[in-house]
Amino acid sequence: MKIGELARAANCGTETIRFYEKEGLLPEPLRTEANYRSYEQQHLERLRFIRNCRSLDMTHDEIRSLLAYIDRPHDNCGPVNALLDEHINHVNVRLAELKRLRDQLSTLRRRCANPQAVEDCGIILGLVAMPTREKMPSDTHLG
Amino acid sequence: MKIGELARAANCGTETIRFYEKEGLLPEPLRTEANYRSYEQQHLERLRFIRNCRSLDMTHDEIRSLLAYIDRPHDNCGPVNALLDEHINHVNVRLAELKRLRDQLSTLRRRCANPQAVEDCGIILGLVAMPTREKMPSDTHLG
DNA sequence: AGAAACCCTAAAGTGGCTACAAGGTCAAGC
DNA sequence: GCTTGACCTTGTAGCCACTTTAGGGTTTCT
Repeated sequence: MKIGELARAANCGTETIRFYEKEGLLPEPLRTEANYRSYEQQHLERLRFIRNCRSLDMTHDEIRSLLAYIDRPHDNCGPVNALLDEHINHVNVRLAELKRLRDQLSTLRRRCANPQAVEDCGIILGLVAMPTREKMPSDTHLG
Repeated sequence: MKIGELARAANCGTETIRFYEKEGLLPEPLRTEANYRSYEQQHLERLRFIRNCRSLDMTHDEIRSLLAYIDRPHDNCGPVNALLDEHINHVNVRLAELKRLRDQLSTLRRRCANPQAVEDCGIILGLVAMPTREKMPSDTHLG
């Protein structure tokens, strides 16, 4: 399988595949005489796994861990469960942040019912008068 | 006001201020004899505005637009309202994405009730068997 | 034979900072 | 007057997961 075929089979771009190789997520394949990458079925399975994890917004580090567990199939899967729990927690943290954000924005939006001069616009006035607090470092990689 | 005082007054770091200057969000202040930046009250107001917008997860481009409207205070604020509506939409799109994500992850998590061998782990098996679809470019900058 | 479609590497760009390196300035205390 | 430490300056590199661009080589179709 050449890189383009692999890309189509995994629904991603060829550049992404080369990037995963550089990142150490996908093992280097054999090369043809013309120096083209030549992939096996195993590569496709691994790449699909990676793309599935990415579609669940996992980081490369998280995926690297999961791949390492897969390569030790007789080990206990406790750490896999823990990793997923932690990732779900990341998502929940970000969800809470975004809900709060939406409420703030809705409240702000209501401050200007009908268009007027910018200097009297409730939205602008609201943004000016907001208490300026420090952004706290949140414990999620999703946002 | 020196840059450190300004930073404390706006709850941000001095590097962030210099970065905003380079980005064209904050106008260049006068300099002291020792080449120190010397800020006025106006700078503080503008910086607070910027930080408030950032705490609402607006992009620099969105903030640049808002600042331009502020500098034309007699114009109609319709575009301001439109910008906020669009931003709220970004947030709602991302919220929907994340909710779907959480559901997927919870479903996946339930596939492994009690720890076992990695090769039999429902989570790993679920990740392997997932349909691998293309990531669609989502219309939000929050994630 | 020529064109289109594919492949290669390496480097730079994205956004919004943060961190570091290597220096210059200033106020306080001894 | 001299040191200590806190502050200021510029410039550069790093973060993340790609995407884009530049500049070439190979294969396949017509």
